[in-house]
Amino acid sequence: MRSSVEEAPDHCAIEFAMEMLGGRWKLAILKQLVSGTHRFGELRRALPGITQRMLTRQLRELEADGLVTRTVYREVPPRVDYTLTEVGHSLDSITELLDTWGRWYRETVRGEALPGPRPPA
Amino acid sequence: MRSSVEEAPDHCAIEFAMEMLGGRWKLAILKQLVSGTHRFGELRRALPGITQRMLTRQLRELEADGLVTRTVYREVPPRVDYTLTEVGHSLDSITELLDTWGRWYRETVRGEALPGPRPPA
DNA sequence: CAGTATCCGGAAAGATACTG
DNA sequence: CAGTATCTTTCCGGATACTG
Repeated sequence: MRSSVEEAPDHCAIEFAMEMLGGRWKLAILKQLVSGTHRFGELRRALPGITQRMLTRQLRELEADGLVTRTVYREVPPRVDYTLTEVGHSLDSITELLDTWGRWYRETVRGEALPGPRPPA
Repeated sequence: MRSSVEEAPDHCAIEFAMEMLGGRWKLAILKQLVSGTHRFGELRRALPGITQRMLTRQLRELEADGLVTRTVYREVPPRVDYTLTEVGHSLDSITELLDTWGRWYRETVRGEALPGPRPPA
Protein backbone atom coordinates (compact mmCIF):
# COMPACT_ATOMS: atom_id res chain seq x y z
CA MET A 1 0.00 0.00 0.00
CA ARG A 2 2.82 2.30 -0.89
CA SER A 3 0.69 4.88 -2.62
CA SER A 4 -1.99 6.66 -0.73
CA VAL A 5 -3.66 9.11 -3.06
CA GLU A 6 -2.45 12.19 -1.23
CA GLU A 7 1.17 11.69 -2.23
CA ALA A 8 0.58 13.99 -5.22
CA PRO A 9 3.50 16.46 -5.30
CA ASP A 10 1.64 19.73 -5.72
CA HIS A 11 -1.49 18.71 -7.49
CA CYS A 12 -0.79 16.44 -10.41
CA ALA A 13 0.84 18.06 -13.40
CA ILE A 14 -1.87 16.64 -15.62
CA GLU A 15 -4.19 19.44 -14.61
CA PHE A 16 -1.54 21.89 -15.67
CA ALA A 17 -0.96 20.09 -18.95
CA MET A 18 -4.66 19.95 -19.69
CA GLU A 19 -5.17 23.64 -19.06
CA MET A 20 -2.55 24.14 -21.71
CA LEU A 21 -3.46 21.43 -24.19
CA GLY A 22 -7.11 20.84 -23.40
CA GLY A 23 -9.91 22.02 -25.58
CA ARG A 24 -11.03 20.47 -28.76
CA TRP A 25 -8.32 21.43 -31.20
CA LYS A 26 -4.88 21.94 -29.68
CA LEU A 27 -3.67 18.36 -29.78
CA ALA A 28 -5.26 17.71 -33.14
CA ILE A 29 -3.34 20.65 -34.55
CA LEU A 30 -0.09 19.48 -33.00
CA LYS A 31 -0.68 16.05 -34.48
CA GLN A 32 -0.96 17.53 -37.94
CA LEU A 33 2.33 19.33 -37.48
CA VAL A 34 4.30 16.27 -36.37
CA SER A 35 4.94 15.41 -39.99
CA GLY A 36 6.42 18.82 -40.68
CA THR A 37 5.64 22.38 -41.65
CA HIS A 38 2.16 23.20 -42.89
CA ARG A 39 0.37 26.26 -44.12
CA PHE A 40 -2.69 27.78 -42.53
CA GLY A 41 -4.96 26.58 -45.28
CA GLU A 42 -3.60 23.06 -45.14
CA LEU A 43 -4.34 22.84 -41.45
CA ARG A 44 -7.78 24.23 -42.05
CA ARG A 45 -8.58 21.55 -44.61
CA ALA A 46 -7.05 18.87 -42.40
CA LEU A 47 -9.36 19.75 -39.51
CA PRO A 48 -12.90 19.56 -40.82
CA GLY A 49 -15.19 21.61 -38.69
CA ILE A 50 -12.71 24.11 -37.36
CA THR A 51 -13.41 27.72 -38.16
CA GLN A 52 -10.85 30.24 -39.29
CA ARG A 53 -11.25 32.09 -36.05
CA MET A 54 -10.65 29.01 -33.92
CA LEU A 55 -7.66 27.85 -35.91
CA THR A 56 -6.07 31.28 -35.66
CA ARG A 57 -6.65 31.51 -31.94
CA GLN A 58 -5.41 28.04 -31.15
CA LEU A 59 -2.30 28.54 -33.26
CA ARG A 60 -1.52 31.81 -31.53
CA GLU A 61 -1.86 30.19 -28.13
CA LEU A 62 0.37 27.33 -29.18
CA GLU A 63 2.87 29.89 -30.41
CA ALA A 64 2.69 31.81 -27.14
CA ASP A 65 3.37 28.59 -25.26
CA GLY A 66 6.42 27.95 -27.38
CA LEU A 67 5.07 24.86 -29.08
CA VAL A 68 4.86 26.12 -32.65
CA THR A 69 6.71 28.65 -34.77
CA ARG A 70 4.80 30.99 -37.03
CA THR A 71 6.51 32.19 -40.18
CA VAL A 72 5.06 34.92 -42.35
CA TYR A 73 6.16 35.27 -45.95
CA ARG A 74 5.30 38.67 -47.28
CA GLU A 75 4.36 37.55 -50.75
CA VAL A 76 1.66 38.49 -53.16
CA PRO A 77 -0.74 35.82 -52.08
CA PRO A 78 0.01 35.95 -48.35
CA ARG A 79 1.56 32.82 -46.98
CA VAL A 80 2.05 31.75 -43.40
CA ASP A 81 3.27 28.45 -42.19
CA TYR A 82 3.57 26.69 -38.90
CA THR A 83 6.20 24.34 -37.57
CA LEU A 84 6.63 22.52 -34.30
CA THR A 85 9.40 23.80 -32.07
CA GLU A 86 11.58 21.32 -30.19
CA VAL A 87 9.31 21.72 -27.22
CA GLY A 88 6.37 21.08 -29.50
CA HIS A 89 7.97 17.90 -30.73
CA SER A 90 8.30 16.71 -27.15
CA LEU A 91 4.59 15.95 -27.39
CA ASP A 92 4.88 13.76 -30.48
CA SER A 93 4.64 10.48 -28.62
CA ILE A 94 1.64 11.70 -26.66
CA THR A 95 -0.33 12.83 -29.69
CA GLU A 96 0.58 9.60 -31.41
CA LEU A 97 -0.62 7.52 -28.47
CA LEU A 98 -3.80 9.53 -28.09
CA ASP A 99 -4.60 9.20 -31.75
CA THR A 100 -4.00 5.47 -31.71
CA TRP A 101 -5.98 5.09 -28.53
CA GLY A 102 -8.90 7.10 -29.89
CA ARG A 103 -9.02 4.99 -33.02
CA TRP A 104 -8.79 1.79 -31.01
CA TYR A 105 -11.53 2.83 -28.59
CA ARG A 106 -13.86 3.97 -31.31
CA GLU A 107 -13.44 0.82 -33.35
CA THR A 108 -13.14 -1.77 -30.61
CA VAL A 109 -14.87 -0.60 -27.46
CA ARG A 110 -17.64 1.10 -29.31
CA GLY A 111 -18.58 -0.36 -32.65
CA GLU A 112 -18.10 2.65 -34.85
CA ALA A 113 -15.65 1.68 -37.55
CA LEU A 114 -16.32 4.53 -39.91
CA PRO A 115 -19.15 6.99 -40.23
CA GLY A 116 -21.33 5.55 -42.95
CA PRO A 117 -23.53 2.52 -43.53
CA ARG A 118 -24.23 0.47 -40.42
CA PRO A 119 -23.71 -3.27 -40.51
CA PRO A 120 -27.08 -5.08 -40.67
CA ALA A 121 -28.62 -5.92 -37.29
CA MET B 1 6.75 12.45 -48.39
CA ARG B 2 3.94 10.02 -48.03
CA SER B 3 1.94 12.20 -45.70
CA SER B 4 0.24 15.21 -47.00
CA VAL B 5 -2.01 16.54 -44.29
CA GLU B 6 -5.22 15.45 -45.96
CA GLU B 7 -4.53 11.77 -45.49
CA ALA B 8 -6.40 11.87 -42.18
CA PRO B 9 -8.69 8.78 -42.20
CA ASP B 10 -11.94 10.37 -41.06
CA HIS B 11 -10.78 13.32 -39.08
CA CYS B 12 -8.07 12.43 -36.63
CA ALA B 13 -9.09 10.29 -33.70
CA ILE B 14 -7.54 12.79 -31.33
CA GLU B 15 -10.58 14.97 -31.62
CA PHE B 16 -12.69 12.03 -30.63
CA ALA B 17 -10.41 11.17 -27.73
CA MET B 18 -10.39 14.74 -26.50
CA GLU B 19 -14.15 15.03 -26.56
CA MET B 20 -14.13 12.04 -24.26
CA LEU B 21 -11.16 12.85 -22.05
CA GLY B 22 -10.97 16.62 -22.38
CA GLY B 23 -11.99 19.01 -19.70
CA ARG B 24 -10.09 19.83 -16.59
CA TRP B 25 -10.53 16.72 -14.47
CA LYS B 26 -10.99 13.49 -16.41
CA LEU B 27 -7.35 12.57 -16.94
CA ALA B 28 -6.36 13.72 -13.48
CA ILE B 29 -8.95 11.38 -12.01
CA LEU B 30 -7.80 8.50 -14.17
CA LYS B 31 -4.25 9.16 -13.07
CA GLN B 32 -5.26 8.84 -9.43
CA LEU B 33 -6.89 5.52 -10.14
CA VAL B 34 -3.90 3.99 -11.90
CA SER B 35 -2.53 2.94 -8.52
CA GLY B 36 -5.71 1.08 -7.67
CA THR B 37 -9.16 1.43 -6.12
CA HIS B 38 -10.01 4.62 -4.31
CA ARG B 39 -13.01 5.97 -2.47
CA PHE B 40 -14.90 9.09 -3.39
CA GLY B 41 -13.46 11.05 -0.49
CA GLU B 42 -9.94 9.99 -1.28
CA LEU B 43 -10.26 11.26 -4.82
CA ARG B 44 -11.78 14.47 -3.54
CA ARG B 45 -8.82 15.11 -1.27
CA ALA B 46 -6.38 14.12 -3.99
CA LEU B 47 -7.77 16.70 -6.37
CA PRO B 48 -7.61 20.04 -4.59
CA GLY B 49 -10.09 22.43 -6.06
CA ILE B 50 -12.56 19.96 -7.44
CA THR B 51 -16.11 20.25 -6.13
CA GLN B 52 -18.32 17.35 -5.10
CA ARG B 53 -20.58 18.06 -8.01
CA MET B 54 -17.76 18.01 -10.52
CA LEU B 55 -16.17 14.88 -9.13
CA THR B 56 -19.48 13.07 -9.19
CA ARG B 57 -20.25 14.15 -12.73
CA GLN B 58 -16.85 13.30 -14.11
CA LEU B 59 -16.86 9.89 -12.44
CA ARG B 60 -20.28 9.10 -13.85
CA GLU B 61 -19.17 10.04 -17.32
CA LEU B 62 -16.06 7.91 -16.99
CA GLU B 63 -18.28 5.09 -15.82
CA ALA B 64 -20.62 5.56 -18.76
CA ASP B 65 -17.65 5.40 -21.11
CA GLY B 66 -16.54 2.13 -19.57
CA LEU B 67 -13.33 3.49 -18.09
CA VAL B 68 -14.11 3.11 -14.39
CA THR B 69 -16.20 0.80 -12.26
CA ARG B 70 -18.35 2.19 -9.48
CA THR B 71 -19.01 -0.04 -6.50
CA VAL B 72 -21.52 0.88 -3.83
CA TYR B 73 -21.33 -0.75 -0.41
CA ARG B 74 -24.58 -0.36 1.43
CA GLU B 75 -23.09 0.22 4.84
CA VAL B 76 -23.91 2.50 7.70
CA PRO B 77 -21.54 5.22 6.63
CA PRO B 78 -22.11 4.98 2.90
CA ARG B 79 -19.09 3.88 0.97
CA VAL B 80 -18.44 3.96 -2.75
CA ASP B 81 -15.25 3.20 -4.52
CA TYR B 82 -13.92 3.48 -8.00
CA THR B 83 -11.60 1.26 -9.99
CA LEU B 84 -10.21 1.41 -13.48
CA THR B 85 -11.60 -1.11 -15.91
CA GLU B 86 -9.28 -2.81 -18.36
CA VAL B 87 -10.22 -0.20 -20.89
CA GLY B 88 -9.45 2.45 -18.32
CA HIS B 89 -6.04 0.96 -17.75
CA SER B 90 -5.35 1.21 -21.46
CA LEU B 91 -4.80 4.91 -20.79
CA ASP B 92 -2.20 4.41 -18.08
CA SER B 93 0.79 5.15 -20.28
CA ILE B 94 -0.88 8.27 -21.64
CA THR B 95 -1.71 9.73 -18.24
CA GLU B 96 1.79 8.88 -17.10
CA LEU B 97 3.35 10.61 -20.09
CA LEU B 98 1.13 13.65 -19.77
CA ASP B 99 1.92 13.98 -16.10
CA THR B 100 5.63 13.71 -16.73
CA TRP B 101 5.44 16.12 -19.60
CA GLY B 102 3.46 18.65 -17.58
CA ARG B 103 5.97 18.53 -14.79
CA TRP B 104 8.87 18.85 -17.23
CA TYR B 105 7.32 21.77 -19.09
CA ARG B 106 6.47 23.63 -15.93
CA GLU B 107 9.89 23.21 -14.42
CA THR B 108 12.06 23.46 -17.50
CA VAL B 109 10.35 25.48 -20.17
CA ARG B 110 8.76 27.86 -17.76
CA GLY B 111 10.66 28.46 -14.56
CA GLU B 112 8.04 27.42 -12.05
CA ALA B 113 9.54 24.74 -9.89
CA LEU B 114 7.06 24.84 -7.07
CA PRO B 115 4.57 27.43 -5.93
CA GLY B 116 6.33 29.22 -3.12
CA PRO B 117 9.41 31.38 -2.63
CA ARG B 118 11.03 32.56 -5.84
CA PRO B 119 14.75 32.12 -6.38
CA PRO B 120 16.58 35.48 -6.06
CA ALA B 121 16.92 37.43 -9.27
C1' DC C 1 -20.03 9.71 3.56
C1' DA C 2 -21.40 10.35 -0.78
C1' DG C 3 -24.02 12.14 -2.97
C1' DT C 4 -28.58 15.59 -5.38
C1' DA C 5 -30.80 19.84 -6.57
C1' DT C 6 -30.57 24.59 -8.20
C1' DC C 7 -28.65 28.63 -9.73
C1' DC C 8 -25.20 31.17 -12.17
C1' DG C 9 -21.12 33.55 -14.54
C1' DG C 10 -17.70 33.31 -17.91
C1' DA C 11 -15.04 31.05 -21.17
C1' DA C 12 -15.21 28.13 -25.27
C1' DA C 13 -16.88 27.73 -29.51
C1' DG C 14 -19.66 28.75 -33.73
C1' DA C 15 -21.76 31.90 -37.58
C1' DT C 16 -21.12 35.56 -40.45
C1' DA C 17 -19.13 39.46 -42.70
C1' DC C 18 -15.25 42.11 -43.92
C1' DT C 19 -9.89 43.12 -45.18
C1' DG C 20 -4.56 43.73 -46.30
C1' DC D 1 -4.57 33.48 -48.56
C1' DA D 2 -4.76 34.30 -44.08
C1' DG D 3 -6.52 36.48 -41.35
C1' DT D 4 -9.98 40.45 -38.09
C1' DA D 5 -14.17 42.06 -36.19
C1' DT D 6 -18.63 41.24 -34.13
C1' DC D 7 -22.37 38.91 -32.45
C1' DT D 8 -24.54 34.92 -30.45
C1' DT D 9 -24.93 30.45 -28.38
C1' DT D 10 -23.43 26.70 -25.77
C1' DC D 11 -22.09 24.53 -21.66
C1' DC D 12 -18.26 23.79 -18.53
C1' DG D 13 -17.27 24.42 -14.08
C1' DG D 14 -18.23 26.59 -9.59
C1' DA D 15 -21.09 28.07 -5.31
C1' DT D 16 -24.39 26.81 -2.21
C1' DA D 17 -27.85 24.22 0.16
C1' DC D 18 -30.05 19.97 1.12
C1' DT D 19 -30.42 14.41 1.81
C1' DG D 20 -30.41 8.97 2.37
